[in-house]
Amino acid sequence: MRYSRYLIPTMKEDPSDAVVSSHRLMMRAGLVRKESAGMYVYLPLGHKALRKIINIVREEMDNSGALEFLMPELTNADLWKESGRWNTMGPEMFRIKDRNNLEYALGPTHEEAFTNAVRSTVTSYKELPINAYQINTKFRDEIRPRFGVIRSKEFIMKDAYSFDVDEEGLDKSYQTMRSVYRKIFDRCGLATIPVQADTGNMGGSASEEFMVASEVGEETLLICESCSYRANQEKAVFKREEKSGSITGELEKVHTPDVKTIDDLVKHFSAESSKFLKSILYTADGETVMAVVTGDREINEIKLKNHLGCVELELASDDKIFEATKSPVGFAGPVGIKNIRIVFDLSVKNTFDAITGANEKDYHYKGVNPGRDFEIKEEADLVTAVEGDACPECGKKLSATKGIEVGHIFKLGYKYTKAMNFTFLDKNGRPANPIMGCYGVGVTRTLAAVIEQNHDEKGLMWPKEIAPFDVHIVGICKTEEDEKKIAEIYEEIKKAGFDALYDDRKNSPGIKFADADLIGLPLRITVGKSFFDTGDIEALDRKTKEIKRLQRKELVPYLKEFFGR
RNA sequence: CGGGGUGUGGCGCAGUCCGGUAGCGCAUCUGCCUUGGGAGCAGAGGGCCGGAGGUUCAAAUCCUCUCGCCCCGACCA
Repeated sequence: MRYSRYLIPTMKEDPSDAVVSSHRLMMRAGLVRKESAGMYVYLPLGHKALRKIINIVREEMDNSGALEFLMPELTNADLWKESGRWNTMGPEMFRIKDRNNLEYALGPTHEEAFTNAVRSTVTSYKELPINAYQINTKFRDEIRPRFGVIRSKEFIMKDAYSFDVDEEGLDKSYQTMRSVYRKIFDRCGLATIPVQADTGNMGGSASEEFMVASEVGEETLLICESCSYRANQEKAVFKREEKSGSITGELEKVHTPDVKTIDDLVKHFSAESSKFLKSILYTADGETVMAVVTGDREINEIKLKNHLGCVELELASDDKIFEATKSPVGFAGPVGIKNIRIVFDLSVKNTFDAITGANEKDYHYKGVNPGRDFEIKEEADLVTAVEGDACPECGKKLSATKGIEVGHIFKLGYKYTKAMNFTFLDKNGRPANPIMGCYGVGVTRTLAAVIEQNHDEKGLMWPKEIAPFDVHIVGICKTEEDEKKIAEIYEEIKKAGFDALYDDRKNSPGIKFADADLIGLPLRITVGKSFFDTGDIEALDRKTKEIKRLQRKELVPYLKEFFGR
């Protein structure tokens, strides 16, 4: 492709609204343009790179035996009502009505649609397993789109759904996808960290996310330095310290005016924060619930939500708190509370002589002991693991890293096939529900993550497999005649099967080099002064900055070697 | 949705406090010149200053309302 005939609107300066490197560089290198918040136009160069990623995903999926579908983006509300998610998906699902007032959702995910499609076509165990996928646009009304295409309202995702006859089959499908995902990200030139994850509102059991370590990542990962434990902070568990102690004091009510937060309490009682029991009231699907954790810990609302099995979980209003504890906010505690459900974190039972709210304005109890002063009827892991906690598997310290989630695989189980009554006839001629798995790759986000991981101060550094072009030819010459000679080399490279971007513009060399650095194709071929003097063509490896001087006949063999083709 | 910021040619910004003919750099177009790291000279085009209303002889500037966008927090590939 001749540069002069292509469209690459590079920018010399950073756009003012881009804060992360990938977003900045995608704008500057002319890959995308912002249309509006969370919506991006892919310009030819960006689209070409995106297509390469899509092709890799498609190839690997097809190789694994998965079947490609193309689903409607407008999904009928009835489908969502059937699974029960019309009410649970929440405001991030775009809902629209047609002229007849029929309701639809703009597909944010396609479990229902695929379950429906497969149920209407599969009737026998002989047709299973099936892994159905598509590469298509997803719509999500994000609370806050940001970081360019990393979090946008509209994005391209590869989503796959496996249907197996039994758990063993699902396990196989899941493991296959696991290795397919590794291959996909490998080929994209991305180093990913697989971590254990929460399943969110998709439902299901085992779940793994593929993370790209990055400063701008929105996820926090906890990684064990000595064993292989890696988990999303949402999900991470940790080994509890064995605490021993004994009950020394009697339960005593203490006057504590205006002492409400854990910080206040630490000062007031001059005791460590772990001595306190933090009691937080929530409204879970309308029911008031108290969660009790030690004062040194943060409640993990995802864990709490999963434990309670509720759909909506929010902090209880002041009214609800007063109703349950007969005191204003800040003085809640488990002692003497009978009317509501109380869930205790696993560490609570190991506290001795703790301090808690007395369910009375301006009063706390000290010398509170579980078992004696309140009963632990229900306990669960309710707190967020943090850096420095003990690994649940080997006991060594966990460290924290930020990451971008580019892929997510999980075992869904029977949630959708049961809710939507999808049955097949098994070997014995009996109806049974298939068991599902679900596997997503954020395709557009992968592009951003690749850039996040492969750039320098001058611009992009494309991994070979997904670079929009293989080589960038910079031609520098004065006469028409010389231009023809450069064009010959361009033709030769094309004929040899390499996709070249030939900068034939009549600009100064400085501009061409700067644009070549910014666009960042893997190899830059300069044909200029040295070529006309001595026949030397210069090949620069964008990543290593290594320069090779080649005679014309050496050029194509070098390209073959460089690209391994 | 809460908190903070910002809207002025394609891009980056100044001008707003203190009202008085809309500016700078880059980019674009024409001509000359130049060609190994964002050249030079001469000329040209392009903006109802986010929108609506108000105050005023006069509004980018002051007032009211509104919309967009960005950042920090609660959702997710």
